[in-house]
Amino acid sequence: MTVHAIKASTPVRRQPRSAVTRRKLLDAAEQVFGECGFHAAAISQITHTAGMAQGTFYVHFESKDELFKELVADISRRLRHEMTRAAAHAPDRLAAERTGLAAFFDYTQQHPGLYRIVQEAQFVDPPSHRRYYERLAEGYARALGKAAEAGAITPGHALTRAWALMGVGHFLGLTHCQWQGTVPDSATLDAAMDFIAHGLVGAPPKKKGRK
Amino acid sequence: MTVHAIKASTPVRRQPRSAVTRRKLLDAAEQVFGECGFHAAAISQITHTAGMAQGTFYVHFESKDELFKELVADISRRLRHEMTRAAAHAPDRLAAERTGLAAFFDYTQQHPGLYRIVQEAQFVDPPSHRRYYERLAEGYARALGKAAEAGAITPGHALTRAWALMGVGHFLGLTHCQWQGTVPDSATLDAAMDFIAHGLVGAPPKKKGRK
Amino acid sequence: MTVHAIKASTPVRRQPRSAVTRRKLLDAAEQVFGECGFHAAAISQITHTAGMAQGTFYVHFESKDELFKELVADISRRLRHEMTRAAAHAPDRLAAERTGLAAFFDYTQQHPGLYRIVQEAQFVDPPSHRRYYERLAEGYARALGKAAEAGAITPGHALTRAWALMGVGHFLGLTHCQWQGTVPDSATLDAAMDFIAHGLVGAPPKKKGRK
Amino acid sequence: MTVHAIKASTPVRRQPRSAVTRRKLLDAAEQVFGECGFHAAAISQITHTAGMAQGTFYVHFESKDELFKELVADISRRLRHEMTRAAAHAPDRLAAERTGLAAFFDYTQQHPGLYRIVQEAQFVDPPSHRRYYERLAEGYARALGKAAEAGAITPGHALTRAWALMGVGHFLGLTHCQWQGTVPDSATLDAAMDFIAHGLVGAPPKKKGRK
DNA sequence: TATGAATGAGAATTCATTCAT
DNA sequence: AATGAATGAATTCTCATTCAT
Repeated sequence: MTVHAIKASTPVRRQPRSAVTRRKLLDAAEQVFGECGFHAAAISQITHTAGMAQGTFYVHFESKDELFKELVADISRRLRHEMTRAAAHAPDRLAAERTGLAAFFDYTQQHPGLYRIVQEAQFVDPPSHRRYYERLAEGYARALGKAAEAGAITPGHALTRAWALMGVGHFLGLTHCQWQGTVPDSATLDAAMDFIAHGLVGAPPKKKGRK
Repeated sequence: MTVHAIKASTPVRRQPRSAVTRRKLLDAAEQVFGECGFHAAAISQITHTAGMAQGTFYVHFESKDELFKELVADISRRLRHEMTRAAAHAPDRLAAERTGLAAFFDYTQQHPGLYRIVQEAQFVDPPSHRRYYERLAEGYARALGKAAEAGAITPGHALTRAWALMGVGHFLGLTHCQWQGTVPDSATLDAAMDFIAHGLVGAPPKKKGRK
Repeated sequence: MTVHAIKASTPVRRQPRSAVTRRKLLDAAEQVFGECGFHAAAISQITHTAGMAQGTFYVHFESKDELFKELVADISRRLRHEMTRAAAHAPDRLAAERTGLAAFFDYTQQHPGLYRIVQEAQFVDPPSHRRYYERLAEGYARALGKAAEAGAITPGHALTRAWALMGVGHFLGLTHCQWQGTVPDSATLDAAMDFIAHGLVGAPPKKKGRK
Repeated sequence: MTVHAIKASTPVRRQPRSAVTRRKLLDAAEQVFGECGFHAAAISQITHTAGMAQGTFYVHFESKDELFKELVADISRRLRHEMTRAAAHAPDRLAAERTGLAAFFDYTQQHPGLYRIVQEAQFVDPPSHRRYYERLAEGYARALGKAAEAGAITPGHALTRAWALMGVGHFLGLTHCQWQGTVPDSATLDAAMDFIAHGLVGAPPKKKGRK
């Protein structure tokens, strides 16, 4: 066997050095922004957490703002992946909704920092914030559309429903995960699901042709 | 015939001068915080807008944070008043919901700054933010409880429903009023009300005894 | 005598406090810029020299650049005043030239920092530099024009001559005051004046009508 | 028939590779320093312009200052060569002066960056700046001395005259080439030459024995 | 109460230079 | 020789807050 073979079989540093450092910074930022918030977090704190000199930061990111922006995109990707995975094997739409909601709460509960970062994006970089939610909403709307077609749920304006669903999840997450630090108990989850399924009234209007 | 006598006999300015200045600062803060956000807003900008010297600020408020806190409380009071007034004469709960929602959208639309301030409170002074929403939720829950008792809506966990409702309103406000700068059109409002009334499925489960 | 009388006779602080601080900063800047040059000079050094805190600087000047700009204008005013005063009582134009030149050398010699500042303005704020020299040139040209009219000197393009004269002074100042640290000796001054008076050739062209 | 043999028989690249890279850096520096000035120019900008990595710079130059110093020497050499060449075939001293002046203006006009670099040397590396001008002055003084001996011009302190001449050229170059971006027109050149030839007065003093 | 000058503790950012590969 | 990531010192500028008048 030759030297080449050895090299080939040794996957040392498939990642370029630069990418490693970048990742370290992103992770440190996640932690520090999550704990202190964007404004209170200092670059020096982030680089310190990442275990490198301050100047190194600017080798990899243009500015504090750019870092934040990339971080939000990163988190967005991860959360959607998580929720999709969780809802993948649900038997029907409603069950999927419940699982997805639970997954969202788990995530929020386990990564309060990330949640905070996304919320703060509203003020630090509104486009990031918007993009984050619009992506999420698109996914929801798609799933709702399919479910309606399949007759699993009543027909209705998919996008509005998507936003409404996200609103329900958002505030439940806020009050429970953020304020009380606990995942909503199953009674609350039941109540929420009941609201999602049947609304305040339940019975659909008498006449068939609903808008 | 002293100076005091003259002053005493002149009931002009029932407000102490102090209160006037304070109000001016609160108004200026509303404007500046609303436009620039908490961190970007400088005290000097606020006092300038209020037409006074920087130092005067600290005669009336302890700190930038305290000002912000008071401002949130102020806004909270005003918004609840507005929504209560709007929903006062609705014939039934659902109509009230619709009117309240519309009032919220109008308000959000007309005072984007105030909306922003409330959102930012999440990071600047979480207790203010929480208090703001909890007050709102209490009002909702109370109304929902009464409506359920009266048989106007199905029974259900009032507080969870309240948060869910607020969530629906919140995200619709965000996407329409904040992002698009317009009040949701009536089709959207219909769709939202439909969701609120009947959920995704509509028909309540067969068995009577729902939790 | 009343309190008013006392006040009137006590000219305490005719200058507003602000103006005093500003002046201190200008003086400190003159010294520090002169010694270290614009780039090497730190604001902290200037405020330290002026005996105040760093932040105070920004109460009075918008930026390091603005300070520099104002300083150049200040120096410009002072130098012109000095040269005018020096040349005021000269019997004729040539004598005035000699006196003015000598005054310029003295000034340069005594304020090497100021000279340096003006030169550096070329790079820090070109408009300031240009303004400085154009003002000087205008004064020269005016005087030359008058002298020509009076027949004290031959007629000629006043502005070009003005620049030429300034060039002579400039380089003599550079080589002697800046490089050798001494005012040009009288032999050199004689030689320079001879050049200024008669040029390299001396005899004017035969034909009367020179341009 | 080895690789070495091929290389040996190929006299391409008489320049060591090192010299080529060095030249590239010098050229890039000329451009970048000329455009941005010494302080605003970053090494990274220079290496980028030269098409190489930042680290490579320090293989060839000790520091930013050293590079600048070498650049000034380089420019000095080139300018003197240019002026000498231009003045070489002039019939007499005055004509040579005029041609030299015109050549200087052309050069300044065509290489405003180089002119700027030389001027800035005053602050970045005074010795370079001094050397640059002293070399120029020596050349001038030598020519003037010869001309005086030959009776082409009146006798006079050659070095002082040299500086005076350079001063005239310098300011005319500044006002026209730098500020207006044009070579002085021929009327201005005539006026300048008139001043150089006859000064302000023209008639030499009565008594023969001038210094 | 009102003023506005003064303060000084940061913060982000830049960049010449070093160094392991 | 060439590379480009890493370094960290240094600097300008901001701004909430204090204080003498």
